[in-house]
Amino acid sequence: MSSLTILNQAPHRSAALLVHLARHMRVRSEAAVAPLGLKARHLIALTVLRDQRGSTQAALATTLGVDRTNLVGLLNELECQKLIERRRSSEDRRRHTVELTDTGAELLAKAEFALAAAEDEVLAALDREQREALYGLLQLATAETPASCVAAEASPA
Amino acid sequence: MSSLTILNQAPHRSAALLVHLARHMRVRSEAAVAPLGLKARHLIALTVLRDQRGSTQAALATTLGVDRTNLVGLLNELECQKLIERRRSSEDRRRHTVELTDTGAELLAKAEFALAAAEDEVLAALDREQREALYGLLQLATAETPASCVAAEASPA
DNA sequence: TAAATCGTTTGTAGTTAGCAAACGATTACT
DNA sequence: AGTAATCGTTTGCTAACTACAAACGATTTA
Repeated sequence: MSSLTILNQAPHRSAALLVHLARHMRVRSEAAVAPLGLKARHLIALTVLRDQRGSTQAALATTLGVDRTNLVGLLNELECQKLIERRRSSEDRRRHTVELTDTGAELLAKAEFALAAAEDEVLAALDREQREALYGLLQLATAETPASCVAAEASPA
Repeated sequence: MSSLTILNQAPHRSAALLVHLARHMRVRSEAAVAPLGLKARHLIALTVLRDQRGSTQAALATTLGVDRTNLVGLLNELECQKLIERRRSSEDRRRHTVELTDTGAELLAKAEFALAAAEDEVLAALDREQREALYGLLQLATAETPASCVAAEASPA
């Protein structure tokens, strides 16, 4: 255990690289999906909703990391385009359950096809295998809070 | 080759996940490095500069994806803290060559240690190997434009 | 009945970033 | 030589995003 010398070596930290790369990706992505009437946050919300169907708005807010008051507007925009549906929860009628509609799923698929150019540009240095590996890691990392956990958080025993 | 059916399957697109994860990372990171007087953009700039020593400001601007007029203020803030140095290029005295100072390198190292908590939180679902793999992929992807290329872009033959 | 929760509305404030125009210094073109 | 272009810089404007707080009706819980 080199308890002292290890302090002189900088660890491998992904934070800056991740944010840096994501910035480029966000710019390119927004240009790619703009014709579909979507911005990055819509894309993220739809993507999260595809994995976490039936989340409550409070749960969605914590997952997305946005204020619940700001989430309202975001969901309104998506609901106007029939991409999502709000239903009252049968268990607790105060809550809204958010569901991805078929149109929403279709548009999300379209959007993902449209992202090809953006990803080719930003991930140019990665080959197909590496991109798949990156996708897997991202999928894993972002799935750290599955729907059940978030729902459990929102409604603690 | 299922040329038709493939159109019905959404490809694996990392864009949304990447931006989503980076959003969380940015929030946690800023909280972590705030005591050092740094924000995410400073962190990114310093990180890029560590790899691309001696870039001109124009090259840095394109690498960072920010306007050159806005880069001036960012570099001013870093220079005030003696983290970087601007020198006139000997080849073209219009240009400023940006260098990471020793203090800058030290502070960057400190900052990266401070990011431990942030990464532990955001990348909780990844083990050590996976985090290292992610770091490698990010390093590879962000290095798509090495200093020479950027410099070449800035001063085409 | 009283208190707490969920989604919602409204308003405020701060940060961020892009963009355009102009300038001095310097270099490149012809 | 003279003209045009480039680099960094300053200034000012603008739009977008987000956090945050306060309050409300509907509903659930104590």
